[in-house]
Amino acid sequence: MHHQFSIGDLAREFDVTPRTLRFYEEKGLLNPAREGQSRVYGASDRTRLRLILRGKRLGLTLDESASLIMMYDPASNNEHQLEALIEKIRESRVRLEEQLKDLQRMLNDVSEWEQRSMQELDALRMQKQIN
Amino acid sequence: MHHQFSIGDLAREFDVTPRTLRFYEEKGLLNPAREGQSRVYGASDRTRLRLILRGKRLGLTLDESASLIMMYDPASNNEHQLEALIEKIRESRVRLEEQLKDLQRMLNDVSEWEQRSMQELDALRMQKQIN
DNA sequence: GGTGAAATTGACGTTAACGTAAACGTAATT
DNA sequence: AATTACGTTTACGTTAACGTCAATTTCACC
Repeated sequence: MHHQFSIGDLAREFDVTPRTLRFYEEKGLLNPAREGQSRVYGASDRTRLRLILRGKRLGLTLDESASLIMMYDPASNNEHQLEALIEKIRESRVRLEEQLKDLQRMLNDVSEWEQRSMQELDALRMQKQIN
Repeated sequence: MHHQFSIGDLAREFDVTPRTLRFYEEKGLLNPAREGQSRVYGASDRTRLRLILRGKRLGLTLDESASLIMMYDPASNNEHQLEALIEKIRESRVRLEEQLKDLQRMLNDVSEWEQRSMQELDALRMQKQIN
């Protein structure tokens, strides 16, 4: 099976352009292997990309996504670093929970508008039938 | 009571700069009254601003927020417009629901990371006690 | 051995959403 | 009357996240 991907493969799968993937690499978010000149992406790159794009949809900047992704690595060992890490994670969680509330409020509003609009539409159609 | 606000009032309350409010006005998202030269914001401007900022936090562009805000007005009367409106609302809802899923996934991940990090930290501290 | 598809590296262009600085007006305070 | 605080317009600057060439290479295929 394919745990190897060309830049075009990945671009198509996630509906981004190759340029985007190269850009993410410049920023240190991805680092695919090379086969001659060409980039070769593995499963881990694919996972990272998925996380990046998820982050984007949630309004994170690439840098924010980057630092969140670092957390996957068990690279950081020392105590002080770990504490800082936990603090960052907590901040993220707080932000996300706030966002969740916003989202629920907005979904409420939107549902109300939808119903109201549909009722108005019904009313309009009724009138037409009467006339 | 105060259903009148200066630009500074509103800026402080929502933690944005006056420049931001003027910018939103340029884009047609707000249109405060004038008292001489100065802008005077009312309750409706305040509501709009709250919606705009909520939209921002959810990753909407200002233009998207703008078109969502238009939906508050019962200005659009005709049948065709209403249908288009409902369609837009549905799209928004779908997007928001997708986002909700993303958000829940991310909150899950983040919680897991947090726990893992704290366990590692505990482990480190245990070792220290032993040594 | 040409031809087309997909890759590469520069390098400059673009858009959204403000920031920032200049130059000025107004109103209250000292 | 001068300072301070807050407001105004105009206009150029900035950052993030890519888009868009251009010029070149690589490789499978006819």
